[in-house]
Amino acid sequence: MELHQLRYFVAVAETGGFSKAAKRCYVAQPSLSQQIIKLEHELGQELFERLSRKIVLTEAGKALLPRAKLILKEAASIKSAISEDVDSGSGTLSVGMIPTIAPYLLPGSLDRYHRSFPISRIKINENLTERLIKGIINLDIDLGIMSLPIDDPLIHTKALFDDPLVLALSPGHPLSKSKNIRIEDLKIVPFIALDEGHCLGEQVKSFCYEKQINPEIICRTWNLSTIQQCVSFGNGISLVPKMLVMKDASNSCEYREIKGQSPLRTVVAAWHKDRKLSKLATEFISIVSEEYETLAESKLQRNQTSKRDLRGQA
Amino acid sequence: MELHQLRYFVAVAETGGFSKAAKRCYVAQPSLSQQIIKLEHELGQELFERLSRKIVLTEAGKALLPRAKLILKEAASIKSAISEDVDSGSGTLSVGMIPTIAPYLLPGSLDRYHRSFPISRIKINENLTERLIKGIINLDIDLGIMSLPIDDPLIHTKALFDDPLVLALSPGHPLSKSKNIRIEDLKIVPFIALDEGHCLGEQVKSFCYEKQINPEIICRTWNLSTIQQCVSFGNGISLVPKMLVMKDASNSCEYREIKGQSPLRTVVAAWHKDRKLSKLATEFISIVSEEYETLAESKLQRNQTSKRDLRGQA
DNA sequence: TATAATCTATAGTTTGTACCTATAGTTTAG
DNA sequence: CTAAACTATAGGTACAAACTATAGATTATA
Repeated sequence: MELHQLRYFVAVAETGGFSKAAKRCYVAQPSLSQQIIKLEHELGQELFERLSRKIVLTEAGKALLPRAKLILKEAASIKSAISEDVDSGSGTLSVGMIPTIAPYLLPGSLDRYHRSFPISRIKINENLTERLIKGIINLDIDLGIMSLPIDDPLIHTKALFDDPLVLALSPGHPLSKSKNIRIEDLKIVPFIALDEGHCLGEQVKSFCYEKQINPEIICRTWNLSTIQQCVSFGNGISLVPKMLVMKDASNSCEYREIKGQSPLRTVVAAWHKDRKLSKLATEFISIVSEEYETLAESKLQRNQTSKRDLRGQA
Repeated sequence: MELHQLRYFVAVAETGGFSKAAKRCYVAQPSLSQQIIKLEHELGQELFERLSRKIVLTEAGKALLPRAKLILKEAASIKSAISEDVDSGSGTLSVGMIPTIAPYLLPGSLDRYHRSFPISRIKINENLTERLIKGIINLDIDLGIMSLPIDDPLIHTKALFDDPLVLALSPGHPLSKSKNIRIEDLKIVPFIALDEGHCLGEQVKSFCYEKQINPEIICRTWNLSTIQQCVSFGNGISLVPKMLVMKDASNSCEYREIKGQSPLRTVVAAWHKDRKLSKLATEFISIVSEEYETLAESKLQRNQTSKRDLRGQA
């Protein structure tokens, strides 16, 4: 059975004649007749009673008509339906994100995403870079949000933004009094570091190595929020991503940029080199970038507000 | 778009490869590849991401898959579904019946019919022979139940049974005393006749003409039950079909067969000569015949019962 | 009543396209 | 580094759906 046979059948049923149906289908009448006969043979049923001048559906024909129409309608609507599905983004997106980004960008990004694509489903996989790369390669993850360096030849990346690393200190820390903090100042103070399983820990380590700093590491943790708390209690200083600062409304730490050669981590989108990014994936990339921008701006506003507050109190 | 393209698409999606899909579909791999490409062109969308060793559905492919499966399922079930529909008789049967048969056979026949084909719909058209024939010719009526003669060359008929015409008299009528009533006895008594618009009226008239009887017609009506009432009040006698007698439980009239050359009307099924009777139509014909038989038997039993009753009273 | 018009079915031919084989070009596995 | 596995391309074949022409039958019209 083929669709054109069903098309011919419906045309005959609706026009009440083989010749008229043939005209409607833009084929010669004998062609159409043969296809109908073929269909009848396949179904083992006569579909029409051929009376003189008039064609009447048999019982089998009557039974076929609505089904044939249904199938043809389904088939006809497929193209537009697919386009709609693709445009409306009703698909599923599988995203991987490293733990030193997710807490700061994921909540806002998910919110934006669901507003833009309410029909879509999104699957989040928060994991270390190494695991994300494996996931991308074996096709479990469509899109990774992580930070450079990524040197796997199977992975394509696109830089989204540079996130500076800033110094975190407790409000009463000696260094907080100096106007300009330089790299050399880090040499002497106790340091709280992220575990090197995290790429961020690795990045900080290599940054220090480059600058020939060898800080005394008094604490090594798996969690940035743990670092933040340790710092706030005056146990030491650390380098944390600026996106953490943006999200931190507590003021329990002071954050200072390092003059001159501020360390950066480059946040990228990563995907399998052979795969084309889906529309959803592309949109999610934009959303993450926007979310970072928004965070930066809102932090700026908060700072200005708190300065006004201080003036008011003075 | 054609069904085999959808079949190939589903096969690739389910097997995860063109080669495997080709094996499953019993075609060579290049053939299948080409059909997929053709489908992709028609839909204006890539359906698969061709990665090395692995085939992944694109968004468009994901959107197509359930729809394609639906269509294929529908198509695959068509043949059996039609057979089931035809066998179960879910169609519609349009029946025409003349007014001198319908009151006696229709109720019971409808009851049997609905028990046999509960899904089916039946349309009844009670009308004079002339109108029924027109209906059959212009295909409004599938099957007519009427009585001979029918001489239209477009109509085929099949005799179902012969229904005798019996004499109806009031219980106290003089003729009711004679053991054997002969045709000649009708010459002298007042007669109540059906209008000649009814074929039955026509048949009685021509019967009388044949036998060279010219009864005095004191009443001409359109309705057999009117005749029956007139007779029961002693206004005259009439010839009525035996099926009326079978249905009449009132005993308000006496019915007597005429010795010798009892008039008959032949009840037939009638249909368009070029049409094949549907299963439903064939079944309905059987049902009408059965109904007539059943009526005859039940009348017989009623008679025996009433004789017993009479004996009991005596 | 004869003729023209209309319809479907059949016969024979042409064309299109789905199919095949062979093979190139990749990628993965051993 | 070779062998195996996979998909895409090229070129040829074959089947099937299309066409034209016409027969056969019915209906409408002169």
